[in-house]
Amino acid sequence: MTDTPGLRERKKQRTRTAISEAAIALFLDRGFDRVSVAEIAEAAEVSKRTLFAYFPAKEDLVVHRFADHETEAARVVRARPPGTAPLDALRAHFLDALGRRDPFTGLNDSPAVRDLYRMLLATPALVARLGRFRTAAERGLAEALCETADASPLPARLAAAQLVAVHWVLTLDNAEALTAGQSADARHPAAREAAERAFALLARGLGDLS
Amino acid sequence: MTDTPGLRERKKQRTRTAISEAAIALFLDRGFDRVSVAEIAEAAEVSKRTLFAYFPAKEDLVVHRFADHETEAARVVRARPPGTAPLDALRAHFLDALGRRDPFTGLNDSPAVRDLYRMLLATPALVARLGRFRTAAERGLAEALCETADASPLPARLAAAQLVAVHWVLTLDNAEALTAGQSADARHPAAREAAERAFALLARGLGDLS
DNA sequence: GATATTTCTGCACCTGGTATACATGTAGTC
DNA sequence: GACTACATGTATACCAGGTGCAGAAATATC
Repeated sequence: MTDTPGLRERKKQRTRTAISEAAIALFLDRGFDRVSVAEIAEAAEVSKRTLFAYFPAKEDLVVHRFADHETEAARVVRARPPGTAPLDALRAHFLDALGRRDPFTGLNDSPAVRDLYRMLLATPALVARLGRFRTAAERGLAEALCETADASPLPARLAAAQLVAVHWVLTLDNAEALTAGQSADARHPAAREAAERAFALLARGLGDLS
Repeated sequence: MTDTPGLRERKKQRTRTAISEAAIALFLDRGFDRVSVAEIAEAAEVSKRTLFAYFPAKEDLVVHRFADHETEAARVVRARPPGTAPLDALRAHFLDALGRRDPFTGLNDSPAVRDLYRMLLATPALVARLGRFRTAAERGLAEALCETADASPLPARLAAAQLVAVHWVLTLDNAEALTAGQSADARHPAAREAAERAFALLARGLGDLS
């Protein structure tokens, strides 16, 4: 049962995290643009060529941590209890994530996460790279809506785009509040309130805007 | 009344378009990644340094054409007739743009535009760069909603994100149909229908999804 | 322990983008 | 029209991210 991954696989995993951690430490210390990949490779005791074997681009040294979340919305929709609307499942999941201080909600004030967000938001190249995850998340969510809700392709894509966009705004809003110095606990009520209003807006539409 | 822009200014404008056109011609011929900026500079009879004085990055040689549209949604909202809801103004504007075959709707099948879109969608670096315009458009629209509709900041940002996201999906959908070979005229009815449904969804919300 | 297969490395190389220092052309002034 | 002031363009060298390649080192398999 306990299939050991094998020495080779374990070593690969260790090298990977060693590279990533060396990179992030340097980035947090001096800023993304002021650290060269050559330095990172040296710090991780690895050749530059090897670094690029693990991470296809410099930006990925940071944003690979968000890779799991790119399929999260789709998973939540697929795994929702029968009889639950996708929107309700996503709202419940987001509120729960706020409670857990899930970094993906922006509401986590541990220094490591906070500083990482600060760097991320201050570095256009990283924001651009995150945009790709956003696109992938949209596509995945649209598929999930197509399959499990009885949505036809276009409405599914539209709904997915709206949902992901809103999630992004909420996360950014929290991250900005925390990078401005607020604590996660202090921010939590406002974050909940904002999320509730956002999902209500999604459910009822923009018809009230005048 | 006819204030001549001056020789200097005219020359600048000519160099600028010469560079951009040389670039796009080469890109369309061989693909974005297979053309180096050195080649473009040579083709435009300009030094590489000068090229970068006009366009800060290679991608901008293409996407600078979309720069105007980055403020379009905000302008539409600000210029709407009194008593009109922002959503209605934006819907009317989009439908009108479809009728005009505005390239920004994706519904323009002139070879130049079609090939440009094809290249754009096939080149991740360009899509990423367009993402910045999307972000800027969101921010601008949110401001406009804040000022002219009586929306508070967060709802305005949420609504703007949703609106821009939907616009993007509709445009992509049209562009994909056209790059697949359909003519703009043939696509037009479906494009209108899609837009109507999309704006209806925005207005009434996702509450129906189950 | 021998061998096949990954993985890692060093090196040369390409390309996007910038710094510097200098040449050229344009605009206004006398 | 010559003179100055300034904006613009050029050549060159340079840096950093990223790739191709050939071979060395480590791991897995027998």
